[in-house]
Amino acid sequence: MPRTLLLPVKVKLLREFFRRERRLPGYREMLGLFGYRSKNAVFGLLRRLERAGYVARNAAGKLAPTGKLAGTVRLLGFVQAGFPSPAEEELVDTLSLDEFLIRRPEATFMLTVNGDSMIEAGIHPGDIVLVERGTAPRPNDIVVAQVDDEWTLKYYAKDRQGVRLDPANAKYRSIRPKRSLTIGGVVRAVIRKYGS
Amino acid sequence: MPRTLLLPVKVKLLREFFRRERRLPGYREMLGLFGYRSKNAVFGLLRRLERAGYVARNAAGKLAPTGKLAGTVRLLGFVQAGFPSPAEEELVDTLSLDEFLIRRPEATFMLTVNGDSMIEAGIHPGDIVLVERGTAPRPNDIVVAQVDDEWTLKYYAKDRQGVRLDPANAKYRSIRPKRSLTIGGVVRAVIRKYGS
DNA sequence: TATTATACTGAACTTTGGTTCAGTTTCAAG
DNA sequence: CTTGAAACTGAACCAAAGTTCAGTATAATA
Repeated sequence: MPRTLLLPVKVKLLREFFRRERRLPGYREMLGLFGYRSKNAVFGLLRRLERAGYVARNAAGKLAPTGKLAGTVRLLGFVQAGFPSPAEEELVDTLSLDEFLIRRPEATFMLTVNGDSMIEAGIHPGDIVLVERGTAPRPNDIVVAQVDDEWTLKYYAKDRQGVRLDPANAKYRSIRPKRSLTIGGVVRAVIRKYGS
Repeated sequence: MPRTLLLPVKVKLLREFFRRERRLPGYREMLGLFGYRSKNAVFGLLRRLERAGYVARNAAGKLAPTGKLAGTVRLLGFVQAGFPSPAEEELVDTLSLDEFLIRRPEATFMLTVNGDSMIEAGIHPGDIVLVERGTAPRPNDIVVAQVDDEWTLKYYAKDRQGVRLDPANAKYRSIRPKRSLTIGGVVRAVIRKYGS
């Protein structure tokens, strides 16, 4: 085996490239990126990356990065295990937050929360909720609902009398729709961003 | 101007393709995707997409999608404005959660929270925190810290006596490091995922 | 009505992608 | 030391990407 960069190092380089450019480098670019002088070396590397699950072919045989390569965040278990050292960082797989949090991209929206009606559920004003439209809410789901011309976040509940919307804040009361009830969507995730 | 698909419709098709394949379609694929018969039609479309900011060229002239195209979530203001109708959905720009939440991808990790020491700050057990390593914490930042061989989440504070770690839970007390203090990283975002 | 800008078709051409083949270097195992 | 597997170089080749040019169809504007 000729002295060469280890595969994890190459994966790291590819990850950085993909993050910068939002695409895989071409053959010519990989020659420079990995210090190869032959296109067949790139060809062989791609075969190894495919076996390792970093790139995959579609039905037509076209190569594309997988979530394992195109992801942004490193996965880690619980903190107790300690933080990974810089040396082993390249060995940790990555995950895309988009793919982790969103099932139906065409139906998912971001909203900024501006009330405190769900604060006891850990949803604060200024938080961002990912809302999925066109899905029937199930009991205990948090929904975006229009009541009396105002949109709010509430727990969705059902009992003998019908649909009930419950806040997660002792200051507010449960609501029962009189005439109409508009469900904007179901909250699939909450995001709070610190700083900037 | 010949009757043709509107640009937003084409953007939508491209978005769906990029989400599926994690790459832009090639010229041949775009011919089928948009119903063109000439490669030069694709060439012209790419010029228009570039002017509209959906794709961009790097220094070497290579085309790649921008965040506006490669994003996953639709942006929306406050709920009060109402939800967008299906017709106008294509006009709304998208955002990538990865790019929105992560500044330094190479130094950012995901951790699952398994204590309640920050529950009054809206960080519950089972939540996920995005931790950025290698950044000096500033007062009021939430940090992942190792105290007495145990890792926990705490507010980072400084006073006359030195560094202090404050919980956001009346059940626990502030901590002052005796010998050593290890800061694993600064919490940049909190994520809570519902269902599955 | 003529004019002009835009979006296309179709063809030609150069560059790069993608693959195959023959041979070379390096290391580890027998 | 020999053998063999793995990673490479270098060359050849076809398909696809990417660009350019000449010309056509459509719709808004003067």
